[in-house]
Amino acid sequence: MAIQSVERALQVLGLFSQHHPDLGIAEISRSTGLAPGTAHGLVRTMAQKGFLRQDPRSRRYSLGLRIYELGIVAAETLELNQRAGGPAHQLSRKTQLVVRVATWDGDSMVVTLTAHPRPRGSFPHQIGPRVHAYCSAIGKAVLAFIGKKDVQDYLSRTSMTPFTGSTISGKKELLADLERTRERGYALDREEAVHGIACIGAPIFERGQQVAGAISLSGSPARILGEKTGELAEELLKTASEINCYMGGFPQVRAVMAASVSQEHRK
Amino acid sequence: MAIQSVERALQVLGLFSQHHPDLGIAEISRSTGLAPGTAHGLVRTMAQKGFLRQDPRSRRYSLGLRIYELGIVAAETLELNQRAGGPAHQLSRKTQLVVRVATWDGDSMVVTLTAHPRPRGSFPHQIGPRVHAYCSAIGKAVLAFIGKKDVQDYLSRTSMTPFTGSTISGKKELLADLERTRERGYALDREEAVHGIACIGAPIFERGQQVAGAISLSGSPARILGEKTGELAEELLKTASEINCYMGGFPQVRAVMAASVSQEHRK
DNA sequence: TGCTTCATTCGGCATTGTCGAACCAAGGAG
DNA sequence: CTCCTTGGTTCGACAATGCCGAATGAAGCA
Repeated sequence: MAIQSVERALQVLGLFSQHHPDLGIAEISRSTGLAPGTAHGLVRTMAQKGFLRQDPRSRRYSLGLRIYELGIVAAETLELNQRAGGPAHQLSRKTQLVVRVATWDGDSMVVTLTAHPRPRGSFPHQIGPRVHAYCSAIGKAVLAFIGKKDVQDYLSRTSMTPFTGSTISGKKELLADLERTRERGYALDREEAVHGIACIGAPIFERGQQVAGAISLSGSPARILGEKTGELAEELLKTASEINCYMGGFPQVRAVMAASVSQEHRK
Repeated sequence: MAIQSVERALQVLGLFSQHHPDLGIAEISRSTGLAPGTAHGLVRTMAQKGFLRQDPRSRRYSLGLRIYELGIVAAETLELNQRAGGPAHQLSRKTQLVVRVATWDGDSMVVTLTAHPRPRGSFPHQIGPRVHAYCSAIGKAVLAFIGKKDVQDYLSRTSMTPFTGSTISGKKELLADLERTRERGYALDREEAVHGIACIGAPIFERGQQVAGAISLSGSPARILGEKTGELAEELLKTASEINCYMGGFPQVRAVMAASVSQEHRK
C-alpha cells in the first residue's frame, strides 16, 4: 500500500535528531535492519539531492540544507502559524511572557511558533519542538477538547513519565484535570514538565469544529500561578478567540468550547 | 545510480515553496511528468509518514509537521550555526543592525541564521532563506574566495537578473567587484538586491581552508555606506575571525583570506 | 442537471530495488 | 610499523516491487 523504498528513505531521515545529529551507514543499517548496501543506496540518493550531506572527513551523514529550506516553508505554510503569528506576538508584548503556539499531532504537540517579549537567540526553539501532551498546558488544552474516545486512545499508547514532583502520572488524575480544564476554559501546568516553569494554555479550533492546536503563556510559577492568573487567562482567551476567528470559526472560544463539549456528550 | 522512486519523492517535496504552499495530484503530475497514479503513490506514502498532510476538504497536499521538525533539527545541526550563533547575536546588539549567516550551496546562499537587535516576529526568515550570490554582500563574500574555476562554473550556469538599478549584471563587472572584495577583505552590497537595503559581508572558512559561508550586516544605505562603513566592517571582520576560530581555523580572517588567495594563484 | 476536472484504485508487465558478498580505506591495537 | 577490525562503497543476479494505463467515483462548475 505504500512505496517501500520511499518509506525506508523517510524512516532513515527520521533517525536524525538533536541527540543524533550525524549517523554512519553502519548505524543506519543497524537501526533500520536494512542491509548496508541498501541503506547506502537510500542515503546516497538523498545526499545527491541535498537532503543529506556527508562530512568529507568522517564520511558520516547529517541533514542537509534542503531539509532546512523545506522546514522553513512548512513553518510558513501552516495555517495555524499564519493566523496566529500576529496575535501571539501582541500577547507576548502585552504580558511580557513567552507565548507558544503548537499543533496537535496525534500523540504529542509540535510547537510551531514562539514569541518572545525580548530579543534572544535566533533559533525558534530551545528545547526542541515536540512536547508531551499530558504534562503541558498547551497539550492539556487540546486533550480537554478532543473526543473522549481519542483521549482513551491517547492514554492507551502513552506512558506518563513523571518529570517533576508535580507531573500528573495517573490516568484518573489526568481525566479529572481535563474536566477542570473544560470548566474554566483553560489549562494549567504547575511545573509539571520543568521545574520553575508554569503555563496557561487555551485551545484553538479549526473552522469552529475540531481542535487544531493550542496557545500558551509560559513563565515563573510566581508570575503565572499568582493572583494575576485570572487576568492572564482572560488575555489568553481573548487572543485565542481572535485566532479562532481567523481560522474561520466563531469568535467566542467559550461558545466553541461549549459546543465541542455538548457535541461530545451527545455521542 | 540513484533510487528512482526516492529521487522522485524528493522531487515532489521540492515542488512545495512559499509560492506554492499546497498542490493537488494533477499539478504534481504535470510538473514532474509522472502519471497521476504514480504521483499519488509517492504522495500517499509521504502523507502516511507525516511528511505531507492532506487537507480533508480540498484534498490538496501541503508540507507536514515532520518536515518542519526535521528542519529545526537541521538548523541546529549545522556546524556553522552552532559556532556562529553567539557571536552573530553579540554583533547584532553592538551594531544595532540585522546580522545574517549563510551557507554556500553551490550556486546560491542559504541563510541559516538571522539575529535581530530588537524583538520581532518569530519566523526566522521573512524573505525566504535563499539569496542570490551575485547581488548580495553575503554571496559576494563567498564568491571572492572560492576558486577561480568555481566562479567560472557559477557564472556559466547563472543568469544575472538586475533586480534594481544597482545590480551588477555583467560578468566582467562582477569579477572586478570580487577583486576589490579580496583587496579590502569584505564585500559590499549597494542596494543591489533590494532598494533601501545595503550590506557588508565577510567570508567564513572551514578549518582554515575552504569557504563555508559568510556573515553580513544589513541596514539602510545611510547607515551602512556612510562614514562608519570602516568601523562596521572592522566589527564584522572581528566577529568573522572569532567564528573562524571556532570552526577550527586560524583566528585571523585576513591571514586566511590571504592564504586562500595565494593558494589560488599558485594553480 | 450534465459536464469537466480531479483524486484514487486496480491489475499486469518489466523495470527496478534489494540482498549478499566482495573490495578499499582508515583507524586502532599490539 | 603492521595486522586486524570496522565501516563505507561497489557490483551482479534474482525476483520482488514499483510503474504505467485505464477505469472508477466524487466533487465542483456552468
